[in-house]
Amino acid sequence: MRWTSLFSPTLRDAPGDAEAESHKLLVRGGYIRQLHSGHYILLPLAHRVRKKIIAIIEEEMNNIGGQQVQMPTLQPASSWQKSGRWESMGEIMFRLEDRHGAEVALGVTAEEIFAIVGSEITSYKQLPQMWYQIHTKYRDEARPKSGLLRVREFTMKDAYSFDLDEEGLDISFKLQHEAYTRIFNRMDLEAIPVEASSGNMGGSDSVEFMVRADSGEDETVICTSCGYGANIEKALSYLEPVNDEKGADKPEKFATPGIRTIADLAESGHPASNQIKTMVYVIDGQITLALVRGDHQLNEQKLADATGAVLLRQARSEETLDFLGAEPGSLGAVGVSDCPILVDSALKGRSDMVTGANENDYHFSGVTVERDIEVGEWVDLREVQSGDLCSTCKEPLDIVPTIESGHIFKLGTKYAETFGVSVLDENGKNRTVVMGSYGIGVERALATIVETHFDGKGIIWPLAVAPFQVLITIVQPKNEENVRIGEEIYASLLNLGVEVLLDDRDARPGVKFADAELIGIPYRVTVGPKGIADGVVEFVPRSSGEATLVPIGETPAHIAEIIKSAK
RNA sequence: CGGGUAGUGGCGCAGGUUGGUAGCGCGCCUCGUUCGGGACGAGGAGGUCGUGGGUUCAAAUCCCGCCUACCCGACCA
Repeated sequence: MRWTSLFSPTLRDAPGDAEAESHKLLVRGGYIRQLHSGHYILLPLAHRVRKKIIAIIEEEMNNIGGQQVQMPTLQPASSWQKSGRWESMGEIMFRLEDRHGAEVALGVTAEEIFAIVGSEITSYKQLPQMWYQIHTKYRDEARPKSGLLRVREFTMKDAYSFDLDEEGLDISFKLQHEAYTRIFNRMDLEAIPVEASSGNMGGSDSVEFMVRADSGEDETVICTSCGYGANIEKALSYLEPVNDEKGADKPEKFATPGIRTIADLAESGHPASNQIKTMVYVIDGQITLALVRGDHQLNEQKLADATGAVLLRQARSEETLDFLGAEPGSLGAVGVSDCPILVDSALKGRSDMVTGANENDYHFSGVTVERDIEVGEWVDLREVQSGDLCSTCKEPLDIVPTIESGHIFKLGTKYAETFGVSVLDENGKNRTVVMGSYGIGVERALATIVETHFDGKGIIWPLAVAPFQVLITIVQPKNEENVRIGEEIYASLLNLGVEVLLDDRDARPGVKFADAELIGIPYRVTVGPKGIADGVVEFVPRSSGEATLVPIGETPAHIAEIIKSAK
């Protein structure tokens, strides 16, 4: 490819509203342009990177027995209604009507559709099956942001496994896990596999592949000592045991005029760790109390997971007043029996605690949790705080921002049951198939690579995904000899199968060097009069910026060798 | 969805309070001089000032509505 025929409009300044590095650099480098919020045009350079990423994913999927298919993007409401996700997907789903008034949706994910086809599997002899597609997904995100990192239309590799039983699923899951590790390695992304919440996907287990980046939106808890890692929506930490006084025989009401916060109550002599924080939620229409220790934070995803909630929100102040008879700041669960009460495990065995009395300006002291509160269920609701100790090795935990680059789920039989995916086993018995689903966002991976591979001058692509492997810069485009040598090396490299871009523009060297560094091609060959006088060209890896001199005649073979050995 | 900011040529911005010829840098085109780290000179092209309405002799500027985008939060597979 010659730069003079490449459309790559580079910019000196990033758009004023871009924040994320990948967003700035991809726009500046002429890789992407925004059409509207959450929808991006991929220009030729980005399209080449996207194809490289897809090729890597396809190879690794095929290696573990994946069969590529293609599902429709426009899907009937009926399939989503059957699984209940027509409702639970909420506003994330783009919905429309066809000319007959039939409701359809743009594909958000495809468990339902794959399960529908999966129902044609009839015998255990056909199992296991692993199917995948690389296709466009549509999600009406509340807030698209950060360039390609969070968009409303993107390419996803989604794979689905079908197995006879849990053991089979474990194997499929492990194969995918290993394939993901290889995929991210090949893209030079340090993806940490962590325990994750399954959200509304359902199923037993899920693992997210997280890449550390400042622009990451997910908080991941990691232990640098023992390697523990979990999404904060799932993470656990060690909790120092507490020895409480036995306290009073029954809760004692006392006046706390004007005191509405944990902190205020703590000032008046009741440490936050001896308080019970009562939070009121409306979960699928049901008022529910969630209790955590006063100095702990509740994680809403944990609450959602514990309750299987589809719609979860904090109760409005008037709902709380109506139901408990007091306003936030004076709430408690003592004596409450007409709603579910979920209690964080950290409150187990605690006594002599303080909590709201459901009467404005009054609290109870001497509360023994198990005696005085009708605990519906003990669950983990507490959010890990920075500095908490690892429950495995007791070393301090870190909480780091990460980008979710992949997510794999053990779905179990949730979709298989609904859609009747079952086979006859060797005894002629009907068995529901066990499914898994596995996703990677392609453009997010692209942006994530940029987030982790850049310097002050621009992008530094890993060789495996770079739009071109080599860039030849002709320093003096008006010098015949300079052009001739550049062209010769270009032609030879093409012959050797190297992906090479020839900067044949009639521009000053400074401009060409700056653009070369901005777009981030891994290797540059600088062909200019200085070197030619000595019979050499300069070979410059983008990552180090350090030039080595290579005799002109040996250049193509030299480069081809470096690229071959770098693979 | 709540809070905030902003829409002026391809990109970055000024102008707006005090209404009166729409400006600057970069980029783009032509010519010349340059040519190993974003050159210089001369001459050019390119703008319904997001949009609809209102006030006014006159609106980029003042008033009202709407749209769009971004940032923070909520939310999110």
